[in-house]
Amino acid sequence: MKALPFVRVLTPCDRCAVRKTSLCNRVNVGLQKELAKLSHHRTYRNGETVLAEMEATSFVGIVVSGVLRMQKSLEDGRQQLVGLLFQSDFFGRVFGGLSDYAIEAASDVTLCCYERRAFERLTERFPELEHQLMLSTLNELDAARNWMLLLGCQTTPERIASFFLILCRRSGADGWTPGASLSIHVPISRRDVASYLGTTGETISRVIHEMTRKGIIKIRNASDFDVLNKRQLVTMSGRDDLAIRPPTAAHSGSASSF
Amino acid sequence: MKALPFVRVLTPCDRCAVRKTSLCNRVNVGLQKELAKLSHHRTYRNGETVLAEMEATSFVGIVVSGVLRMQKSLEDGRQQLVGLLFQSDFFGRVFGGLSDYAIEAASDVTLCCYERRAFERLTERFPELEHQLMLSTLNELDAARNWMLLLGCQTTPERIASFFLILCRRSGADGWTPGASLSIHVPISRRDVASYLGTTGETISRVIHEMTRKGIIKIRNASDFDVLNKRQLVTMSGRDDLAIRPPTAAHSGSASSF
DNA sequence: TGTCGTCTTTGTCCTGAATCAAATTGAGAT
DNA sequence: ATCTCAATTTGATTCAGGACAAAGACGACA
Repeated sequence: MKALPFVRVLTPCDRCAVRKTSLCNRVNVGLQKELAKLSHHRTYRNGETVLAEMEATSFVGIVVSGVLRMQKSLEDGRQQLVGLLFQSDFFGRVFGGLSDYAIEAASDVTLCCYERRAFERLTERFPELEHQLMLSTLNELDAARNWMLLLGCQTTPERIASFFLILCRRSGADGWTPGASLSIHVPISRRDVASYLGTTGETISRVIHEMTRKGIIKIRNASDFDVLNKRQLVTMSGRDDLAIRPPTAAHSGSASSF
Repeated sequence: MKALPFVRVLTPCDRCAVRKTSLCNRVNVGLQKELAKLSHHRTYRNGETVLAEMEATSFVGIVVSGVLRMQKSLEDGRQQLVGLLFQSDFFGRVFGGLSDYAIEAASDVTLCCYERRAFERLTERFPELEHQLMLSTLNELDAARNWMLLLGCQTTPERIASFFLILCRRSGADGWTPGASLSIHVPISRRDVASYLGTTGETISRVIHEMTRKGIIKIRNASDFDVLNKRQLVTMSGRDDLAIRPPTAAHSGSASSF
């Protein structure tokens, strides 16, 4: 990896909204250009399916704007949301054909896509690319196991409090400010939250109003809240680990704490 | 990657019980020798901790014999088993210091270990090694999400039936033999099964005996069963996807369907 | 500004599965 | 063989939270 002469490479990517934070900014310039050549944008409306469950993955990519949900379903229609993908997160199942879950637009979205096979060939030429993928996959795995803990042994109020804490963290509420109030936005529907937390919309509604009664939060509208008392929220969640920032920013991967 | 002259490289690894099926057999001979130089064995007794939750990962490796459990816990002591590792499975968190979960011996185990940093340096020199890791990490991620579905929206009897089906699959019960009976062995304690399935020992006991009453299984002893009626077991699990072998063996990675 | 359709909230009921407690079985040690 | 301790089973009770139903709020669109 020798030093490159200073030349400004102007591709559409330079104007990309997620350039700064996404995978493609963490690799060398040569690879960036290759990626740029391969990329194309796609847009989906809220609710549309990007890749169906058990469908062969024809492309992978990065979320430019909006939110994607990954979800699995049972024959009888029950559904579980197994992950959310935000701006600059990588999506799609590389190396191995069919994705185990559906990817759907949880809002209107714009995606920066790469044809899957071409992308995989690129990882062969550039181990660096595979390494970045590896890092974010490991983070996703940690997140998934964290969610198993939540689904497997927390009560519904605890799950909801945990979810709110994660939202706080995402809102860039750095540090620990016990007294301060913080407004957070829930970027997905009540139904999706319910499916994510393994509960029902009705129960969420009840718990949220109970939290209001206790002065932990204030409801602005169906998807915006003020957190009035973080300490209580942490107590309610039963999880000290969610009170603080991710251990070290050492995991240089993507967000995926979700 | 040029052809190598035919020389028989005899290292201790050649006698290794898991040689045929583990990661180290899926890489080229040069790398195999490097790995062999780095490896050392460790043994743990049932119940001992291999790596504690939030402890810096000093080594990674492969399970030679026995079963490891990965588990997370809440401050108040509740625990969730987030994965099991069997013979020839890779364990340990590479790239990023602390592991999010504890790794404990669920039986007496023998592990083939590599000092973590040295192993990571090897992945830099041999992208092939990182690729193999990537494949098994992706499989683990799929498995984790599959488990989220189980924990998030299946009933307890469904979970137990699903668990039994997975055990059937592991027992090498290939193909779909509706009538045949198959004996399976549960390699972990009732308590671990309960923690894995997000339920309690008592409930498991009740459900298992109910299954016996219905003629779905026969209890040999606390950890051995005969499956008498797979079709009913599948019906009970509510999951057709567990009835068949993993989609294609295309995921050339490790088992990890667990 | 009114109407429609969807999303959310509230009320009531009821069941699945956790909890607590006691009896039983089993495996290892002496 | 028998004792001991732990693991499992069985029983009784309780309640968290799911299901169903109906009312209310909100946003889209004309």
